[in-house]
Amino acid sequence: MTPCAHLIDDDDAIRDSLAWLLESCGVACRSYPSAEDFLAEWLPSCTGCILLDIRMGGMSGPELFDVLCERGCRMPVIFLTGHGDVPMAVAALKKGAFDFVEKPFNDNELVDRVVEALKLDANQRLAAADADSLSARLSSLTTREREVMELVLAGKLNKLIADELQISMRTVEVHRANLFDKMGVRTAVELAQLLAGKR
Amino acid sequence: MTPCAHLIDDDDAIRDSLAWLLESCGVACRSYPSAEDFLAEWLPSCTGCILLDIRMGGMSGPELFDVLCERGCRMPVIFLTGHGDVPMAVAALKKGAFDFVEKPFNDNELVDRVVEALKLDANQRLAAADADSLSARLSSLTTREREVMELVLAGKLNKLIADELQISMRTVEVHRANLFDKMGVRTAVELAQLLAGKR
DNA sequence: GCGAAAATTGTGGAAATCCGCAATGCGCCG
DNA sequence: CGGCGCATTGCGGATTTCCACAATTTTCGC
Repeated sequence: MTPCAHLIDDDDAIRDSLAWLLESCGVACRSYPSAEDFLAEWLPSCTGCILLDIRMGGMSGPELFDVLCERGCRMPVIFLTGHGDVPMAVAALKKGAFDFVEKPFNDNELVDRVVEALKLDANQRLAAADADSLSARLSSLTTREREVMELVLAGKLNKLIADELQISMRTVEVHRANLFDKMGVRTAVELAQLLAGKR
Repeated sequence: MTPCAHLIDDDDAIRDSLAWLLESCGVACRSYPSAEDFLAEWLPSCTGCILLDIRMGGMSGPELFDVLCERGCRMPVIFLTGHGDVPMAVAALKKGAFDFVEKPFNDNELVDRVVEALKLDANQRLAAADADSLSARLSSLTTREREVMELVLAGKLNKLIADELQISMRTVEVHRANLFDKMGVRTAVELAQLLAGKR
């Protein structure tokens, strides 16, 4: 799944002209004649953005959007519609849609939005990768190591930690060193920054 | 300026009925017949949320919204409109409007949204107060103290910091202690967490 | 039951931190 | 000029951290 715009619309002509427009601007595309077709191919690892028609035979655009959100799809979604109304647009945007565009649209503006969406997706993926590696490191920690980490992050001295966990200071030192190692960090300050906001 | 809903609409009847509805639900209100009237009274310290009509004589709702954004107003804005179109709604929400509701609206839903907006505003104010006190403490720091702080946050040992700043270790220790004191923290870890994300 | 991983503890020394006490030099403001 | 805030430094001791070397106990799955 290389990064590309996923075009979902039951009107062949629109899909084709949209694909032509985007590809002429250097944006790779994949077309799907229905929401179901897209869902069948979709994987969490899919990259890019989605251009989604509102009204389609079978599952509607908003319905597909809801399903994708539930399944953890983080691709930016640009709704395209010829018959959208205000409540629909408001609902879509509040649920996190990237944009909501009425047909007929301005070609240049749409291409710009698609490019922005692709950029956003790329950034989100980088952030997600970081988050994944972080939680991977976190889950490699032992229960004890995690407990020690909590207290370290609370700014407590090893002596106090030993006291609270009812273990010797030496043990705390060992756990501390091990968890620093696993988390890829050299000081408590780095650890605090690594987990800033998280946890 | 006690927390309240600020109603801005050039239609007296709508303002009055809206005020009646909200106050009957325990939400204090203030009414303004025009954007200009509101602007004349507005202060950055204003609390609450804004119910803003789109089409008004003089400055329009979106125009007022833009001005308020520029001036740093953080009150949630709920747009109310009888003649809104999709692009207008999309633009408003993308600029950060809290909601965009078409007239006629459902009374209960609107009240709910207003209550949510007021809650959001209260939370934002708490966060802003924290941020203010933080930046106040930060600006009470000496140049040297700030420099030392940066290096402490970089996880460096006093010895290294002394080296980089070309001063003695003892001096670093003094600055470190002073800045911890000013920032109201007891350990480097607490400092790192306090500034998590910031700076 | 056996073996690996995890948890635990000790000893001891080098290095770093934390702090009170004391003092000097500099620049600015009234 | 005198006081004040800031930066600077030294000394010395109590406390803590960091680690290498070494070892015992617990836990848990096959």
